[in-house]
Amino acid sequence: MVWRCFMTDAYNPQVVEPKWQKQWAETGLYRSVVDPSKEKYYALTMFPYPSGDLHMGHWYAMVPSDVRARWMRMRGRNVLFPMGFDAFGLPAENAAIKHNLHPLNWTYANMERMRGQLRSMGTMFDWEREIASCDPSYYKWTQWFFLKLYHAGLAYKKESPVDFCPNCNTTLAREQVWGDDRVCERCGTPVIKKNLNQWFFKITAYADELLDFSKLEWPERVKTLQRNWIGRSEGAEVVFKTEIGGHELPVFTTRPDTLWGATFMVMAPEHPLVDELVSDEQRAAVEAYIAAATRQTDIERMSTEKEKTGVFTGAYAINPVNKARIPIWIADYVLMGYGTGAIMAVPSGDERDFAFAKKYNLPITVVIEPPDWDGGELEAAYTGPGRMVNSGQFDGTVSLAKYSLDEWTPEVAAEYGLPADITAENEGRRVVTRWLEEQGIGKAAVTYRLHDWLISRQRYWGAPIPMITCLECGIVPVPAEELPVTLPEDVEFLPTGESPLKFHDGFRKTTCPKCGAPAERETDTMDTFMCSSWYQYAFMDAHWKENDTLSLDDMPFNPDEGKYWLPVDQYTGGVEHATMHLLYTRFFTKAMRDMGIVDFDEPMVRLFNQGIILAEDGKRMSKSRGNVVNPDEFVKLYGADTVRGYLMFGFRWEQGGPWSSTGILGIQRFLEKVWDTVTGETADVTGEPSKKQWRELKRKQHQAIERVTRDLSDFSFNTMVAGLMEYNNYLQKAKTTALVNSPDWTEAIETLVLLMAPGFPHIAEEMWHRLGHTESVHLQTWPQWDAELAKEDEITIVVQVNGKVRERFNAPADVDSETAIATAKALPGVQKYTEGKNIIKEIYVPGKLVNIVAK
RNA sequence: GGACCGGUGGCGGAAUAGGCAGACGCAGAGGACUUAAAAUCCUCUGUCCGCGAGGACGUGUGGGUUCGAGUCCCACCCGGUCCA
Repeated sequence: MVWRCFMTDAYNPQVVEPKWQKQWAETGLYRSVVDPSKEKYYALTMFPYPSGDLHMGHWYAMVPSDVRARWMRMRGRNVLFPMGFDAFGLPAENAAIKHNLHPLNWTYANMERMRGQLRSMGTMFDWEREIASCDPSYYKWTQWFFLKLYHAGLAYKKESPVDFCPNCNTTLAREQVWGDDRVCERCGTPVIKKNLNQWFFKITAYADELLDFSKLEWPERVKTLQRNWIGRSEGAEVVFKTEIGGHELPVFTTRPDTLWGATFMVMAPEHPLVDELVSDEQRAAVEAYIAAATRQTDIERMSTEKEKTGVFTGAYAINPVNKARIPIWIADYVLMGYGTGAIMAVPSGDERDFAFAKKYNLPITVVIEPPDWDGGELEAAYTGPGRMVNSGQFDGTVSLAKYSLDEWTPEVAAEYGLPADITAENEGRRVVTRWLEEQGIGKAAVTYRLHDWLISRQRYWGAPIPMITCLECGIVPVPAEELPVTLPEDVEFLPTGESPLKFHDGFRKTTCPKCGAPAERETDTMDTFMCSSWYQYAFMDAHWKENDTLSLDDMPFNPDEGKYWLPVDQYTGGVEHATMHLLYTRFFTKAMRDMGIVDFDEPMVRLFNQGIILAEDGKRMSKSRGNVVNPDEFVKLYGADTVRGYLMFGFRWEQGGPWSSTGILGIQRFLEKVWDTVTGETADVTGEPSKKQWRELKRKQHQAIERVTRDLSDFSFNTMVAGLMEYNNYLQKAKTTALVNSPDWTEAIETLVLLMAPGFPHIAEEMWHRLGHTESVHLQTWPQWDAELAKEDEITIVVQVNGKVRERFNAPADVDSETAIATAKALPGVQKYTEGKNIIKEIYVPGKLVNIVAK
């Protein structure tokens, strides 16, 4: 290894890579400038949190995105591929507390370090457009968006029980609470419920539109995740009244057809009417029950394993459809934060209600006839479709229950022995809903699982919420002209994690913008997902109105750039953001559209999710496991192109997989061989290549172009590299023949370099120049393939007898069916198996195989 | 419990639209070069039987459709993700 360094013509990435990175930066090769004569392409990869070091996961996410961006550029598109930092957030503050460092210094030092690492990857980021969300010139716009949403009626403050992480000392959005045990997304601590006065964004106003994915080319998986998250359910709202006092108890049900089976009601323990409704005899029991229930978490209360408990209030309600007098119970499995905090219980049609009714001996009335029902008592709740019974004038009506009309195929109908011709006109749920509306006791209603987005965070390192509370005027927005509301730097961090803003008089104390009286600033900051909801717009111009005074009528990004580049054509990132960032940024764009800021509906047209790169042991990389693979180390050893190559070659991009420190050696060898093909000595061969050799050279060259192009357009980076390897393996052999004397040899070699350019930008650039070119390889046009030249002249046809391969023969590519079959049948290996048998079928698959079926 | 995704050699992974399973690599074995080693190059490398030609088996398991199934259908097992 050592002696090779003295040879000037050896492949030496440690020299080549920094050289070109410097040159590219100096010549502004990757500056993206608006050019109306060219078709634009906005490629974006999720910007990183500046945690300190660029890890392998960042490389894995960014390299293939860069390869695609480079490829699009060679195909003639004007490409924008920017980079920045999602720079607000908790780790900075935690580091500050731990090491007595200011989050600002910690963050900026990390960004400096990561900027260098990002450059070492050889990506084509346009650094002139770099943004950092913690910079006042950025977050003044984040605050401006808050004001815009507030003035549009999409931001409101409300006191409600919210999820709170006691470790991070802050509230969390519903989306940031993970898993069965409801833990904090960041630190894994179980969250608790707290009643707090908090800011929300009305994302639910766009719930229905967010369910419309028709303008998106996104993975099915992400769309399904968002669909489930939004959780639209159709049904009816029905108003029950209490027997005494006539209090209205609205309930939501997806099964209005089962109303006649509602034999009791259940209210959440926190329901405001409980105190009034409860009878004197039951009061003691109810109060004891409520006290016990409030000590439990939501997850304990909702758990399906846990036995349902409840207590009778002593009060009754009237079922509006049949005037039945039904008892009102309190049970902890009904949550106040969900729907109306009260439900109608139909034990015959709901498993939980059934268990509850059995336990407390409440009546069970069958209202949907199960298949083969003998009219007796049910063993379990029946939740399937069937005919309505015990339901007055609706008896005999078919309810599809969980099935939609689309799902109700004749096969499904037959399975239940029910008619197939069920329509919106005669289906139980719909018929009953219409009747409820006519009677004025209910109406069609839709509910969503999606909650409004809680954005208040009780932490320092975030964009301050630009709001002021005045004793006289109440909540008053900071005027846009006064933005940004700057984070004070002279703060002291408390070991408790409590926000120092709360104790910073200079920040907190202000005057009311309306009346001038002394007032207080909001000391909460915004969820960092707020910063990332609009960052794709910030890249239009990183210095947009940097020093200007803002007004509410401003454009939040440079409109000349935006008109050209927006929206994002190709977005890439991890699927873990499906129900957070990706939902929020869609909401932002729709709100921006309705404010007249943009004229499109979706922020990112296409999305691709890469997988996760695991440690060598197949487990997730983590510091505590000590299995972290550091990309810098491998860049130092083999160069960035080799690391890029292995990340492309070793895995299916959407799947990811375990890193291999020996696997990467294959890429190192490959690059050395390519280097030899292109820059090495050619063999001393005389004479002209044969026609056949020449034809093969052309064929391999055009097949390589076709394959690499197809794989790049399919995001199939691993097979793209395999294709390059195959082409290079062929060229290595061809290099020992007279082909090197042909003028077409140079073209074949240059094609290899051009095909290498997106994936291996440094080595390709160096080889391109060594071939005598002076312009960058990255400014060249992507090669085209000629289908005629790529075509095989002769093909191998496989011959099967009864589906087993017995022979094979070569034939011209355009051989006709009769000839192929006749040739096949004459082969000795075929005759051996067909002799004395009747040939009952002969199949020829053009260009592939012949199958003789003999008995 | 439901929904979705996945299960292919010792390993990572290939396999348009149902047509030669294992491309391309890693690791391993043997050989060439070398005083020697490394590097490089060449050959072999799914399993089993056979000296061999060759044959049988083989894509999580069991069925099915088909001339033909890794690919389509049904049931099940395992792993992952999301929702309860």
